[in-house]
Amino acid sequence: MGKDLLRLDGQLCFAMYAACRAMDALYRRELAALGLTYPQYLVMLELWSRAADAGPNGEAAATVKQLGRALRLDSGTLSPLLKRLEAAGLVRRERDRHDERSVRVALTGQGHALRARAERVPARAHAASGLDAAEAEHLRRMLGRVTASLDLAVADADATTPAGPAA
Amino acid sequence: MGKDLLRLDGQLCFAMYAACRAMDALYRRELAALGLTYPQYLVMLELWSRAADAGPNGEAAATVKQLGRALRLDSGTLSPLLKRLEAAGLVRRERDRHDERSVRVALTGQGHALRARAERVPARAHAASGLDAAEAEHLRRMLGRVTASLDLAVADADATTPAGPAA
DNA sequence: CCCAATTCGGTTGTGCACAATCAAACGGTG
DNA sequence: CACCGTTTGATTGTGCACAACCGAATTGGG
Repeated sequence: MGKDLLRLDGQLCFAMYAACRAMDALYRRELAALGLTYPQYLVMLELWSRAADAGPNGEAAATVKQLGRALRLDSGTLSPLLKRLEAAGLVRRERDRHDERSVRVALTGQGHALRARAERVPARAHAASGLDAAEAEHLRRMLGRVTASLDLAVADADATTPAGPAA
Repeated sequence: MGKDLLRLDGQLCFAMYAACRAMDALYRRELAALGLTYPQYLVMLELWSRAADAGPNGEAAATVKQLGRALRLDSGTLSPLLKRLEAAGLVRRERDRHDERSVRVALTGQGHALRARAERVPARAHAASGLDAAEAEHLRRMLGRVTASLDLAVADADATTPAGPAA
């Protein structure tokens, strides 16, 4: 009894975990030519989106805080990642003049230029997934629901036990 | 043009990535009481399954290679992880007598005992996901299909370009 | 028997990811 | 103006995850 409850292959969490690593392996291949890791690619994606929104003359800059909210990553992860992107010449980082605590991240010319080569990546990834457009969208929505639900559960637990009693 | 193609929020890969991290955050909470990280929990899950299959007298041992296949992890990840589990007193590691290259990993008494407390974790995680049983199973199957498809795509690419030309 | 290739586990180096902690800067209050 | 609490980014420490490489042991061919 309980023999099947703890079975590895039947668990949703393991299916998600394995899918994530398979996806990471694929993107590792696709992004190697661009010199980007997957989280770096996500940061560039967000900056390219902002540049498109800002129009041809816009600045396409974001604070580390804003990037963290969009990507759901904290500064401890983003700070070294952004330094590597800066070292690669893809972004500039400079303190905000009006608020010296904030660091504004902006695309360089090279960063803008890389976008053209990155355009093809989503299509190749989509093809590798083996899903049609409707299935992919369905899966995306399901994952979005699960993420929201899990975030809520963790937030509730945090509210109940601010620092770690584990009854 | 192309403005939406690279949009962060519309990408399946990002939905998966975010869902994985949300799941990890939840399990971090649930497993903290057991003194396990999520990948460590997966290893224990596999060993508990093998113990159940082996019956009351079985040895419930697996080589690092076998664990790697079940969890889709390589030895470079598993070796230090298993050392930490050994340091925690949950597993023993010893060379196979017949093949000195292999290391066999077996549960200790403490490792077996932990199972009772771990039984509750999947139910709590399932509740937090906000899905009913049918939805969870559906999602699990979809992720399995995607994983298989992605694995195939990466393997094909490996076969075509054994070591990294990026044309 | 000896050599070459293969199969193992381990080690090293890079890069996320997060918790905990810190210092700087800002904002409001007295 | 001086003080306090908050916000923000950085730093530190732990733990995955994988690629690349290493050395030992096994296996197969000559």
